[in-house]
Amino acid sequence: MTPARRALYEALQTNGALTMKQLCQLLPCDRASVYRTVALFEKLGVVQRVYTGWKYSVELSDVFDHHHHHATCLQCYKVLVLPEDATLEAVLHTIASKQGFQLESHQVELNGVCQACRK
Amino acid sequence: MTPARRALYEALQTNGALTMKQLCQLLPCDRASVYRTVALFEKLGVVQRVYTGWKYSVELSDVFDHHHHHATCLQCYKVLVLPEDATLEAVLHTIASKQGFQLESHQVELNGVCQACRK
DNA sequence: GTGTGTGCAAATCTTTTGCATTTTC
DNA sequence: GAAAATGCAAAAGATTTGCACACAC
Repeated sequence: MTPARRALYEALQTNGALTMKQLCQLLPCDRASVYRTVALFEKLGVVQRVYTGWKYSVELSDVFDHHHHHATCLQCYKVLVLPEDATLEAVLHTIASKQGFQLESHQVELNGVCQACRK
Repeated sequence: MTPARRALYEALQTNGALTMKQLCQLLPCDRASVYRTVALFEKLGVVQRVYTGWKYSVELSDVFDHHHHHATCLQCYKVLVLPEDATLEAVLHTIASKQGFQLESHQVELNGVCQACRK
């Protein structure tokens, strides 16, 4: 554990999902270190990439944060965090096992219009 | 409709999801045209980006192909195409409407070990 | 001829790497 | 002090843009 890694972890804990650009701006360390640390954390299962809309972001993985999914508003581009849903998880497992696929992880991204923008 | 656009469409129809790199290699036209055509097609809703595993690929959207999801094997990196599942679609709509979110589209990506690699 | 599409080259942005220096244990 | 981490600068990739030329109507 080094200061740069702690800073990355805390930035994600505070802000949720962040893009590489945001991370590089937020953190006091070099771009290269950000990339290296994210790669390390990803290998260790501390963080994961999520693809909300266009580009990807990095966020803490389920071990360090609650398992969840995202809903991106196509009008205001806000990202809504969805609570875990047991039914959804069950359905995904059923779908996977029908194909003989052993499910390890999954990502679900919704796109649409949020409550505020619908008015 | 121009030859370059038709070529992109046909390449996707034949091969399913392809990365930008693959597209640039497969198609007889310039990188720039590939990017421009993909951008255009995406705006028109002809193609969509999907994030199988690591980087993104481009594939025909649901209007031009059947709606489906992917399961990526973490061992052999093969991508399995999953058939549409009415239960899953229903659950996603339920989750969205609970948040007052009007669902337009969604992506589901599964990761795990395929049948062949499990043996 | 006018408007649009394309290739080519250059510019920009993103990500990775090598190396000298600093930090951690 | 040895191993690992960092900053910096350079390299490698990916994506975008400007411009002149070709093509369709």
